[in-house]
Amino acid sequence: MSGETMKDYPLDLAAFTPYRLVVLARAMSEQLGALYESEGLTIPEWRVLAVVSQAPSVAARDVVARTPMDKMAVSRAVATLEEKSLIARAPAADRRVSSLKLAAKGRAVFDRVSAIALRYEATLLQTLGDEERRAFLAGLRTLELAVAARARENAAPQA
Amino acid sequence: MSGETMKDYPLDLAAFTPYRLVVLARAMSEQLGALYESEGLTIPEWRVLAVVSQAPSVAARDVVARTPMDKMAVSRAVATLEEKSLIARAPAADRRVSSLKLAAKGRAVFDRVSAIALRYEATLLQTLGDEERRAFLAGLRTLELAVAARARENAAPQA
DNA sequence: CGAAATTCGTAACATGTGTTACTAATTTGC
DNA sequence: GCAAATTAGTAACACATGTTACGAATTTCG
Repeated sequence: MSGETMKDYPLDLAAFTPYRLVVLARAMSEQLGALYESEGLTIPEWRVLAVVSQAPSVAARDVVARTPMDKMAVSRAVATLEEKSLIARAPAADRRVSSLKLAAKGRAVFDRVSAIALRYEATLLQTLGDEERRAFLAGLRTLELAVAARARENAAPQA
Repeated sequence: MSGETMKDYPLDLAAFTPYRLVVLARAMSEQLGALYESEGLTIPEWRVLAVVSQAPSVAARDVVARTPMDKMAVSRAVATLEEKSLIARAPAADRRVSSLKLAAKGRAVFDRVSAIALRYEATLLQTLGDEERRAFLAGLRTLELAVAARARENAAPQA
């Protein structure tokens, strides 16, 4: 509401923040995707590995909860990861679910890929100065919360 | 490189910046998409309108250049926009291309939608303080440049 | 000038992604 | 404790998206 950076004109796509974020995020995904490919991983597979790596045993539904993927995407990624012997499925107490564990091979692949991914992130963030980086990440957090709040609002009405 | 915000651990998806950006951008797109829908527009159509609205006449190839869409996506969006009489195609000097113009109806729709879109952007950005917003946008710009530079590097080698 | 190379847009195909519906298992509540 | 409702996962389908190949037009250069 300061009216200074808040122009209200015809709309220039290149200056439209949501659009800029989509373009930036897509470009990063592509660059990272190229890196995963060298390890034979797709992006959904990589995401599943990341979640599974964080606990001794997780269910597919946990992956759905912690990831912007739907049931089906997770189901497919889990299936291919099992074929590649990167993860293993074991029966769980609740027999509707399988408990997913990282196989030794999966651990190795994940360690390599996550090293690459973290290096990529670090390289980009280093182009921001220390203070600039702090401010950017703080703003990012604020936006995440604002968007999430709005999503809840829209979902709530008919509950 | 300050070693303080730059942890180098197992990798927590929720703290991985490229991942956060993808999730945020996707959420924004969905929320905006819901708004476009009320005007009967898809996201690609909206993007084409935005570019076409910025000059008296543009070619489809200009839309490709200014947008993260490939030829085919643009071609399809232009076709449906023409069906809906939101834009008009006219023969151009170079007869391989059509010159695209906003129809009166298209102008009206675009004005309504862009007002909504700008209001959405403003609402989100207002959750950042003035200074925080400035810093965030500056960081965003820096990252855009860093990613673009890296993309050029990767493309260059075999040129 | 005229043949070869390039560019624009689209069509035809392949691939991927989301949606709906179903099965099996479990939990809830009478 | 058993019928009804809920949950996990998958299969089958529909739809969107990317890829490759082409036809028409234009530009380049011998």
